[in-house]
Amino acid sequence: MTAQPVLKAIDIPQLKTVCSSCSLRELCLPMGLSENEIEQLDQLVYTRRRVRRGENIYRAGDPFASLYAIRSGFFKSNVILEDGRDQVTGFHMPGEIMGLDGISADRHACNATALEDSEVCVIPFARLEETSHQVRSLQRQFHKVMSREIVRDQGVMMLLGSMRAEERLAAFLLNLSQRFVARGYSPAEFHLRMTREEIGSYLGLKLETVSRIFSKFQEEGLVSVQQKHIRILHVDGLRALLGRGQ
Amino acid sequence: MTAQPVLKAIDIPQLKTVCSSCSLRELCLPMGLSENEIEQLDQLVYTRRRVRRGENIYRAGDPFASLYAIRSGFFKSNVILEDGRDQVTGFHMPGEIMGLDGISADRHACNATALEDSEVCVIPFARLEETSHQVRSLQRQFHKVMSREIVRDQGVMMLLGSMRAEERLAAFLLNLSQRFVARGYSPAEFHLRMTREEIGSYLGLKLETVSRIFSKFQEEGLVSVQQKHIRILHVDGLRALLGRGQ
DNA sequence: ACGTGGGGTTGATCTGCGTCAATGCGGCGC
DNA sequence: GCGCCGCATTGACGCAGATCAACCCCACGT
Repeated sequence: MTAQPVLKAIDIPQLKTVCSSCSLRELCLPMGLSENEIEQLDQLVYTRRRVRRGENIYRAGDPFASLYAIRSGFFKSNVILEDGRDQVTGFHMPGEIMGLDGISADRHACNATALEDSEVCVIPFARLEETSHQVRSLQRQFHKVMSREIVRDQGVMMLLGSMRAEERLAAFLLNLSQRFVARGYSPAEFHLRMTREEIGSYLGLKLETVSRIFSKFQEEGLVSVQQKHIRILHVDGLRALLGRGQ
Repeated sequence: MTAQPVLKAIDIPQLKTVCSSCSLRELCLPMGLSENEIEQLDQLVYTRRRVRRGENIYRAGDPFASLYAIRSGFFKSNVILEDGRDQVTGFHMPGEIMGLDGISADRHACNATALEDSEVCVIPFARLEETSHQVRSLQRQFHKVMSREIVRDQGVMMLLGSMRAEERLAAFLLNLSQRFVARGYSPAEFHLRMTREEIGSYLGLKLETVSRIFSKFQEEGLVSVQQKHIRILHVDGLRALLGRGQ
């Protein structure tokens, strides 16, 4: 098992954040809030943390106190199983909220590991509940964020429960592409921040299978793959792979 | 595709409900609330609906208006895929809340189908948000309910992503057993409300595989299976099957 | 420039589960 | 009481993806 450095709060510079001037406000918690209301959010989301590649924002079992909105960078959620394997349960990009799993038992249920140097906004949960008690639209938005997480997870369950390997990888690429687009990046060309093994863990496949299918997609002219650099050449071809669920 | 009768609101008798006298209040939304606070819940959860086996409380695409707490009976969440297959995403028993997936897009994302004649309490969501805006502990409890759903889904993702067929079925039986215990039923002996095909769909297996593994478990003396009647004979044996995830 | 190591690719083989097919069983309607 | 139908069981066979193993490539440190 590789060393898993713990985040040292002391080492991390505390930076001033403001949602009202954040370029991600249309994706993140402020979505749909008025200027006024966003300013109330600014009152509670007042710190930002840098996290370096390989570090965890929180780990399974840690007491739960805050949610984290990704400001820049890329994360995986994962659990270390008894046998030492690292089971990946999700990938997260800027504008997404991590830590929702911790609310139920006041402890985090998984780790949140940075896949590249990143920055997160710290959202103290008690204060979020307090503020959303006052700001109705924030309450509503927060509920939507949680519900979206539930829907997303159920989508993954369906993927794992009913798709074959090729379909899973196609769905994965299309999903990443969509999320990049929503953030103003190219839908067709991006860098994978995770290894083949992490993709495989997330998709319920072995790394060799992931690699083989990338090669197959490449042969078929659907994508161009060079290590972690991906270019989607034929979106509709990938989409066509879904639909017909064996 | 089998006929899927739609719930006719008119046909369903509207019964008076009260959380304060409900035997499930320690599992359901009222958990952790004071007598006073539960009485406020009573104000909003005022109707109950009977649903007969095979009927849906809601279907994917239906506009979202209410959550549903199961008062008695048994449900599955499911999605009908384009090719007509019925993909099961969850099983639900008394005290559990259904419909959380609908919040994110104001439309339900799946069907909720009764696997036996059942009763649910209707929780109008707008009023729940309103009341939880006033009753702090209700807000907190509701957030916990949503978070628990997220954690549960991630558990299923891990099951689907990393376990072999036997492990999945063992985990499934142990999970059912636990949930029955929490409701005061026997941990060891219960009736499955769902078919082998529905179990298989949920666990990402084919019905024949489910059946074979039931037989294998029986040969090994772990459980006794007679059609839908299950008796767990050797809990630790089932538990031992987990742990060592290939 | 060179060596090292972690990730990635590719091939050969194995196997768990899916697929197809036949048979059994039990509950329900007539 | 009888026959039907949906569900469950069991067997034979095939294949997708896992496993094992060799090799490659590139980034990085010295």
